[in-house]
Amino acid sequence: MHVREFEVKDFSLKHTFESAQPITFCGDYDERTNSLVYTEGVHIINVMHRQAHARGRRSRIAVASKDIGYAERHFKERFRISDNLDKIYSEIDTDKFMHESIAKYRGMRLTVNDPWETTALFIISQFNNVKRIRLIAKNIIERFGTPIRDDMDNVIAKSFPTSAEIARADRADLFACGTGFRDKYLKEAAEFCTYNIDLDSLKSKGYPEIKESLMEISGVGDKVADCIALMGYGKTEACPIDVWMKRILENVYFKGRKQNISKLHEFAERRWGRYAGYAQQYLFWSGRGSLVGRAKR
DNA sequence: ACCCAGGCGGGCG
DNA sequence: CGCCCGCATGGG
Repeated sequence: MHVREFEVKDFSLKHTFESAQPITFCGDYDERTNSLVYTEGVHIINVMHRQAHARGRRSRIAVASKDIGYAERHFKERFRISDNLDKIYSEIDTDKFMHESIAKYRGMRLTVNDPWETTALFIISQFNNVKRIRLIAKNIIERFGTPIRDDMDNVIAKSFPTSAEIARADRADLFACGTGFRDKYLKEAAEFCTYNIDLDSLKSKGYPEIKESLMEISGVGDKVADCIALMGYGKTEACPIDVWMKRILENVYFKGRKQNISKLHEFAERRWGRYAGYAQQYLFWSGRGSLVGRAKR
């Protein structure tokens, strides 16, 4: 196990982990020590965030892993550390509600996750809640995940199963993980992603083409495709509109009047452009907690 | 008990 | 096309 430390600017591990992204469903975060453990293929990556003095925008990250070079590289990519949040904030800070959302969750970043893992998780997310998505994800990792072994050949962790591993699974066993009626979607999506489409090859394509291809997958519609484009492929112009975003946009920008989804997509694109996905993440997470929601969680 | 959750596919008009 | 409905399950 090797450790490496480096400085980051405008980053909050806590807000990023908690904001219902794939890392939220598969990683393990300890609020007391402000640290995170997650797996990536055969790698186990430990992250500790040492918060700087109050209001300091610079802070330190310590990453620990067996392959420390990979871990540092991967951490910076997954948490979009090279994004200049000052610049992004200045482009999306168009109104009071957004301004307050940014102030509340400053340092929250989008994440870039494995495309298949993102696809599977957001198929599971439909008509579901964050807590249960996490429970189901953990069950699937435990039951079908790829074992990670130490030098003594002991299994010390498991990473999210590949599409081939899910494609081989019995639907009944997927159902037993708590997927409910989504078992069929997950199984069909796994088969499609193993035999009929190469998710990794889409990385070189643009947002519209990626979204169109993703929507060929069973269980992937408009909203889930945008989530995958945003959090699986890093297309920050993608703006997923779920029940919360719909309510928030209608309440904050349309005086509570109902709007259809395509209208809301147009609105977000016109207003926030290439960073509509970032705008969405701040509105979703702050609005969910305050505006409409009755402070659940 | 009742309502809702990071929606989607299928069927109908 | 657009709209409406059912859907597993568990927590508030």
